[in-house]
Amino acid sequence: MATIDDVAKRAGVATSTVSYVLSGKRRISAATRAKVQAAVAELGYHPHAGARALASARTNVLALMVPLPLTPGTKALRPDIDVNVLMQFVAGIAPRARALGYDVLLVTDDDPSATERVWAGSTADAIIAMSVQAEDPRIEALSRARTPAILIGLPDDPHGLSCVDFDFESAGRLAIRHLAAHGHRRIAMVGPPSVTFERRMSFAERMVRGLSEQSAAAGAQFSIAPTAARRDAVATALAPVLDGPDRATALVVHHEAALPSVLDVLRERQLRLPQDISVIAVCPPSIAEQQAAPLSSIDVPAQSIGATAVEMAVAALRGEGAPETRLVRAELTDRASTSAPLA
Amino acid sequence: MATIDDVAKRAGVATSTVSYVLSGKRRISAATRAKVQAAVAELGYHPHAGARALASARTNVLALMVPLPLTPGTKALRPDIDVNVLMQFVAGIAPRARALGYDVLLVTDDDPSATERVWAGSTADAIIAMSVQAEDPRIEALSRARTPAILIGLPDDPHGLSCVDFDFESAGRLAIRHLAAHGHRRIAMVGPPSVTFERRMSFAERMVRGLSEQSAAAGAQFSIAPTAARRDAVATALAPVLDGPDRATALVVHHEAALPSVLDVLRERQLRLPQDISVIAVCPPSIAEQQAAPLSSIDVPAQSIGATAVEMAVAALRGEGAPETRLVRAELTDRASTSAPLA
DNA sequence: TTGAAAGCGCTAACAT
DNA sequence: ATGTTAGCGCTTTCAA
Repeated sequence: MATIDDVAKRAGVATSTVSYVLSGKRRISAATRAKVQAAVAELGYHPHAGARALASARTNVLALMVPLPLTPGTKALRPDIDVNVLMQFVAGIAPRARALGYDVLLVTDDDPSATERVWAGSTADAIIAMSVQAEDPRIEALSRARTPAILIGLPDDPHGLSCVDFDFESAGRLAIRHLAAHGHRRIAMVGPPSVTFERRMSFAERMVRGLSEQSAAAGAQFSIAPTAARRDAVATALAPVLDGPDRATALVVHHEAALPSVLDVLRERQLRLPQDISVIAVCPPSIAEQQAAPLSSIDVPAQSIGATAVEMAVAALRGEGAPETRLVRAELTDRASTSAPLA
Repeated sequence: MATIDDVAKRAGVATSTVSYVLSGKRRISAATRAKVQAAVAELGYHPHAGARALASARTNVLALMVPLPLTPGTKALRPDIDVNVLMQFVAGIAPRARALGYDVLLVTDDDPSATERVWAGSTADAIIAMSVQAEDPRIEALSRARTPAILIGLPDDPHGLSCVDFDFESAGRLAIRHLAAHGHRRIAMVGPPSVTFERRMSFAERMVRGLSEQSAAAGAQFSIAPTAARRDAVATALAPVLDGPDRATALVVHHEAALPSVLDVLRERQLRLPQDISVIAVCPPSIAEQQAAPLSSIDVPAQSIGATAVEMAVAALRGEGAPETRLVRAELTDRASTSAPLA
């Protein structure tokens, strides 16, 4: 492989000149720059990432800590994690990182020590952590890091770290306000399985808080149906909510993987949307679009949140901006799966 | 940060001794090893990844090239790519890589030049490319690379590179054999949208080949219904297949994102599974399990294929094994969504 | 506007 | 069984 010295020799300039042409950190005459660029092109030169990292103390890598739902060969199962949703964030993160000159390192160890491995080994310039829990053991480790860290999620105590996330609490309030305005007084959330709450996943808690507080304010009865995604589990979880005279007249579904099953169960029960029951989905737009019926939804702009996380990380690396928490406000798109209740 | 020299000083040994203790490339007495390990622990030492890469010419990083379906700010839309399926592979790749001592670099540029950036810059030791097309511009670039490359998929010409994938062709044959044995003579595939075929995605072509050749052999009539995942698109695509006296009596669905819509359309048409119509899904098991109905399926073992890709990459790095193509044989799990046709 | 040279932290000969 | 040391390829002072 060609080295920077090869380029320098070929262009007839000093090594440092090549470096400066490449980094733009020095004014270089047009003539010299042209010679260097020609040599670079002719040799197909690409700087050695490791050498650059060693000399400059910068890797141009962003570490992305993403727990996976099932990690083969490990005891750590995380059925509380939805890959499909995670990927929506990644789809926002990776391209933005690239655009800003960073590569993305995927770290799937669900383990505070992985954090240390990454920053202490100068493996990445900054860390973005996903699937944050209200009390997340990784946060303390990240707050120690020499490296900026951004959390996607909102823990009880961010330990001074920056956070970005969707404002699930306001989303919950918004959903209830919308339904209450239509006259609904018995509302249920179809939510992730109880393990998600046991893990104290940040998004789930905030959603419930928004829903229940606003329900109280609106004088509406509110209940939660946590469930796995499988069709039979959903049917079972929905039974208490949909049976009896006090059955819910509206559902807020905050469980993207369960959406197909929910719609199927409703259909089987001959409940038409929105005449017989109102439904609001809370999920990334691309997931809402894949459903069997058009759904009124509160879009979780996962991609743009991911991109924002990258921007915050890069800003921190530039020494710009203090630690902050950014919550993206919720908006509701009415797609006719909500209306006034029958009774 | 502590350096290897700090550790050496603290342990009272030479720098190289520390290096050898860490790498295990030399016999070290138990006493010395203990001293070094103590010093490492006390200082919280982690080797500098860049320095190590520079000195050893190895990064311990695997690059994963994954085109994303929509890359914000780019013209390159790839609606032919299903993130959910991609992630199943990643879920197999990342943990296996970690177990073998590698980190995973996510490269989402859908661009042959990204390939060069990665290997020419000594950014990764090996490259795994996903979403391979029959004629993929990345392959030629990869075959030039100084770095081993593994393709997940099977192009027309692998240019000497190793490939791993599910044997979609045998999956197609298996599906038809199963259905034909039940007496079906009119079978349709519900497949990815036509853009997927225009892209000549490797998996789609092989699937169709298996299905159509075996249909011919079995004397069955075979048709293809390519469709987007959205409910209305699926309904439209299924119409010609399900209407009329010559309608298909069995469907092979090879389009994971469309599965919910397909099941919904069938239900709306009052077609019961399996009495009125047989259905076989071809998808990763975790996706089959999320559907509204239990489906007979041919499981695409995406995770294990991902893990295999990693193992092949690492083997290549060790100089073991020649380039090869590994196709994982298909098996069918009968979950009672198939039976004999009515007529 | 450009050059020369001293490291960055590690590995792997080459010694002993 | 351990120590010494010359690079690996780059960035960045310090000089000119």
